[in-house]
Amino acid sequence: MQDKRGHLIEVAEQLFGQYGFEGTSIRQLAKEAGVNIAMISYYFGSKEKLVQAIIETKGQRFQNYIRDLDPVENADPWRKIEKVIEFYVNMFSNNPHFQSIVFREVALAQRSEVAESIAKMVAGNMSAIRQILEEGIQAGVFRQVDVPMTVAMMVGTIRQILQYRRISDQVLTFFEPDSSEKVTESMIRDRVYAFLVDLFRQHLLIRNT
Amino acid sequence: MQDKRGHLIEVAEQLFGQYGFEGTSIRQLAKEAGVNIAMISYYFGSKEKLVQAIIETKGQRFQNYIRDLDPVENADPWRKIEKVIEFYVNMFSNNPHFQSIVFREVALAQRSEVAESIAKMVAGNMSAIRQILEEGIQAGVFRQVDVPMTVAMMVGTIRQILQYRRISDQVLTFFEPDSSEKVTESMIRDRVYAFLVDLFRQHLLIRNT
DNA sequence: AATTCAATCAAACGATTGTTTAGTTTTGCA
DNA sequence: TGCAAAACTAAACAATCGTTTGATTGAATT
Repeated sequence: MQDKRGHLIEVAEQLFGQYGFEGTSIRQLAKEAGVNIAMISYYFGSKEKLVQAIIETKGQRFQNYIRDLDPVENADPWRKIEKVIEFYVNMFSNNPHFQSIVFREVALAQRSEVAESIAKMVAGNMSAIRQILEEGIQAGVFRQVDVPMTVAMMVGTIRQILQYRRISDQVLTFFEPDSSEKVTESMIRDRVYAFLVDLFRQHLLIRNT
Repeated sequence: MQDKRGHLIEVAEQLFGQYGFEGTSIRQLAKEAGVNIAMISYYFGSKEKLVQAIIETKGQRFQNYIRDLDPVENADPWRKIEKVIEFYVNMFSNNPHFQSIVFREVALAQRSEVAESIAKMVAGNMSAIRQILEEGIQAGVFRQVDVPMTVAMMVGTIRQILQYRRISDQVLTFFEPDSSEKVTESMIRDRVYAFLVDLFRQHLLIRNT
């Protein structure tokens, strides 16, 4: 193994996401990653700074994406919104552990440096979406909606669906009460996307019929 | 102090909500509650069974409420929906610690008995809302929406707003970028309610203009 | 007054926590 | 080849973890 530090971040992301920060021990992590327990202190300084490293390393991936929508889909706010929804659905679906860590850290607000990194990351993405929305409003294509609430609605909906669907049969059958066939992740993903696009269309678009 | 068991549940709810299950020690809890550490095992058997007791004791409050909407606001689905939104906004706002515990337990899915209790509680409330929605659909007042997604959207939005607003200045200023005055809990509560009512109106109601 | 039983306590249980130490191995460069 | 720096290890560190023990208190019952 070459990149032991990177591998530790990878394994830690998975374990912290699955069992929580306090619920994961250094020894469990070291064993899972196949390294000596002293390596965590050696590479990161402390367990706390390891979370920090996860947030900062993995978080960068999501930082620049939304900004890149701007040149691609030029001057069509609605197309951009669709892309944003698609991006967030995929992001939450593909990085459940990372998302668990992020939102748990926000909720607990114990490790202040971590919370600071997250706040910066979130604020960046939020203001990008806000910009798209306000662009559409000023272009006369979108209604004058409550922008922060709209953003929170999108993220909150996706989180709620993807978090709950992993859980017990009772809630699972709630999603698919009649059909007995297995509900796959991609089915859920498509359904959330379709729902949100429909919701945003009615919430956002000015009807000119 | 008379009801030491009840008081322990009260304090444990606050601490588990604030610091998480693994992040709260028995000694910290005992100290905060002003009882001997042996009392937790004495009353509940174990730390794990204490969470179970919290969920079951506090959870009952929310079980029967929605069912009671039925006789009160008879035969007006939209009025019921407004009431449901109001109820959920208040519930999440007034019981942040309880909600933190519930959703963290769902996300971690470590303690299976706890998850089972929660699933039962959630399933009960969900099916009540589902019934209201389907009533409205069959009465021809509501559009034929994706019911589970709609419910998840409501809950997810409220959670997202109330959870994030407790956090750092950067996200707070996102909510109120221009005004410098303090954002109060009740302001947020009113704003989420107004947003959701507006959203549901467009999402749900069939326009007969 | 004697007995019973639940409530409460300080103290100790072994296990596990995150971190450090002191020593060894490996690596890359002169 | 020699040597310093980096990588890595087993072992120990003190602290804390959840739980149990055994003794003591208090109030109610016989």
